[in-house]
Amino acid sequence: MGTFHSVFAKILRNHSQKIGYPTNFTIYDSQDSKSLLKTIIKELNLDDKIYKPSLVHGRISSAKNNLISAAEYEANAEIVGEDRMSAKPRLFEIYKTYEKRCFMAGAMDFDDLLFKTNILLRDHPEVLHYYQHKFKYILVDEYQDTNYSQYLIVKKLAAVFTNICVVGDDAQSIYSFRGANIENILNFKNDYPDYKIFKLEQNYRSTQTIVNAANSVIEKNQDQIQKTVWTSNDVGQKIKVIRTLTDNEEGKVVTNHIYETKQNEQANNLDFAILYRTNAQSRAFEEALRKMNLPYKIYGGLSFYQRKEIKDLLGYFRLVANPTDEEALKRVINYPKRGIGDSSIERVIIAANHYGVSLWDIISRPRDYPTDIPSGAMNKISGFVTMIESFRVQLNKVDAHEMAQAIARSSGILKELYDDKSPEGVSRYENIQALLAGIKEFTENVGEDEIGYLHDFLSDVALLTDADQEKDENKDHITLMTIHASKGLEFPYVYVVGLEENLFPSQMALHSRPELEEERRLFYVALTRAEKLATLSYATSRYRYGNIITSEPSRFIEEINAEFLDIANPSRGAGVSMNQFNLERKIGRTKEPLFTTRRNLKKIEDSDPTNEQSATTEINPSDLSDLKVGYNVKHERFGKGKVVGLEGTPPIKATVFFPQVGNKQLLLKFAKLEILS
DNA sequence: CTTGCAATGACTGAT
DNA sequence: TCATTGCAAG
Repeated sequence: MGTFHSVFAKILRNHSQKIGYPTNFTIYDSQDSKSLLKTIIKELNLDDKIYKPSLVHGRISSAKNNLISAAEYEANAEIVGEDRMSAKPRLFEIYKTYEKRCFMAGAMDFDDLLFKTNILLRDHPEVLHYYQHKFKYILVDEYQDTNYSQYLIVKKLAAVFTNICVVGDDAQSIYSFRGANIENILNFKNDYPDYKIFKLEQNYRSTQTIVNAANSVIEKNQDQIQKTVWTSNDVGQKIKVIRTLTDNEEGKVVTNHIYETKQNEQANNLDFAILYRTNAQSRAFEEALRKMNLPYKIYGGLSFYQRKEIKDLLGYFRLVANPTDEEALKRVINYPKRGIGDSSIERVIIAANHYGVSLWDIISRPRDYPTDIPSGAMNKISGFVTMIESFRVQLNKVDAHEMAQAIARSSGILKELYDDKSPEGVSRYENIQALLAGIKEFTENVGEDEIGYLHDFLSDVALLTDADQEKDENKDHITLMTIHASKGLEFPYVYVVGLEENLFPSQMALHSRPELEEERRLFYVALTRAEKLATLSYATSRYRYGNIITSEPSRFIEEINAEFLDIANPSRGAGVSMNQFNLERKIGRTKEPLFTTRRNLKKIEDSDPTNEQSATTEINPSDLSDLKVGYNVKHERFGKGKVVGLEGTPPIKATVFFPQVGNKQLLLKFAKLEILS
């Protein structure tokens, strides 16, 4: 039992040589992947403003999730055409180089764990045969969140016995951004014609109010499989809606509300969850909870294993276990500082590319691979190599904890952090100690007469999350997490916070119906986490990038059938009779009818305090109001371009194609476009 | 090669 | 706001 990634990482380790990888292959996390892509983009002399590493990564990731190799990517006219249209014609080169470099480094990224599993099962029938008979029965949970790559693995493994059961709910599909494909549920019928379907329409978790409210929201989606979810539970309380002026106030009000509910209902902290759209929202709630002395735990966010100091030490571990690991080498070769700077590392990379070997080969065998690295730097480098090699001698002799301590000490990391007496430095030092303690525990927990080696510990540390290393599980705390992380969980009292346009739904999702519908499903997931009481909150202004921005309530609040809502409003009092279009008025937010404000595109930020009211209306009406699709325009930064799309009447936003940079969405209010013809 | 300061840009989401 | 990058000086 495990996630796809962890199960197949283990299987890949058993057979890695068959596909040309070392047993000790490294798993690159997203940070590693992006960092490598950044280096490659620089090497190819491409502009990382156009070839943004995260964008490139997303593109490669979705290719892999659809089992498109770099060679197939290059040969695929449609894909290459798309890249050319978006002014990124050399993406396939980046993909090819990236694939090669990962292979040279003995590293797989997250997507490779599935991609290479498919290759292993495709090219090695004996391996496939073995696992087909090892796993006679297969159960896949949250099937709506599987992607094509995962789908194919399951299909292959189940091909002999066809003992397969999948559980999924299309209304809870919230991972399409990582390639999840709802089609997999539909394909199931074709792949296994003898299938039996069991509809689970009774909800045993939530009150009638919550179930019906959630239904009233999800029915706004066009893409859905029709079903009637119902419950025989109590009607329960109405869903509370809280409005506050600022994000900090939101934290306080929600915390107070939790405090009171705890008193009134004799509830535990564990009965409460605060759910938000983005990790960055946790801060206001942390502060408020700490002031009220309410224990809480934040899941996700910068997890333990993603912190810099932890990644640094793990970088040493990785390098010792697998010296060809390029990202690990780059991370630690000059940390702590030992006088090996960027230019020296660059020379190493150039030499490695020139000889077609790993970075480690260059620095560990300078005689075989002469370089132009100055002798001073080379001396420092060989000192580093000697240190790593001395660790490697020990690798299979002593256990993980002994090894880890030796590395932490001799590398200088421990001293470096110990000397830093700032609060952050102290906390980093403690984190390192916590990691070492965790490794100690690991070595003590392997079976008798066995030794837990460092590479055993390392083998799937990249796949660990906070939830895995849960130690104080029995402690009574309030739970803070993103909605994504909350899927599958349940709490008596749930607070869904930050229900504001541009935040939830995210501004990234406003441009297309499928994306907006995924946000709506996310909201559906959030609501249905609640057993007894769901509370929604939003703030009319919040800090973003250090500026205060104004925000308006999320459309999702209105989409709940008004009979299920209890809108806390000091001025008007809660009313049942008002229909949902009156919500804005009920809340007392605006004098204007809803639909006209909705049509005005939201300003992304409005930092000019003198100008708050007029900002939405003062669209330069004179020259740009008659802008039409097809016009040639000029932008001060992007140069000449052609208008390919417009939104609003009069136009507020334009999509403009610039030959240099591709399509850009511009707010006319800011863009200062000049009409050429 | 490192350091310090100014400028810049990022906040979806997670294996 | 916070972390990273670019640039000039030491």
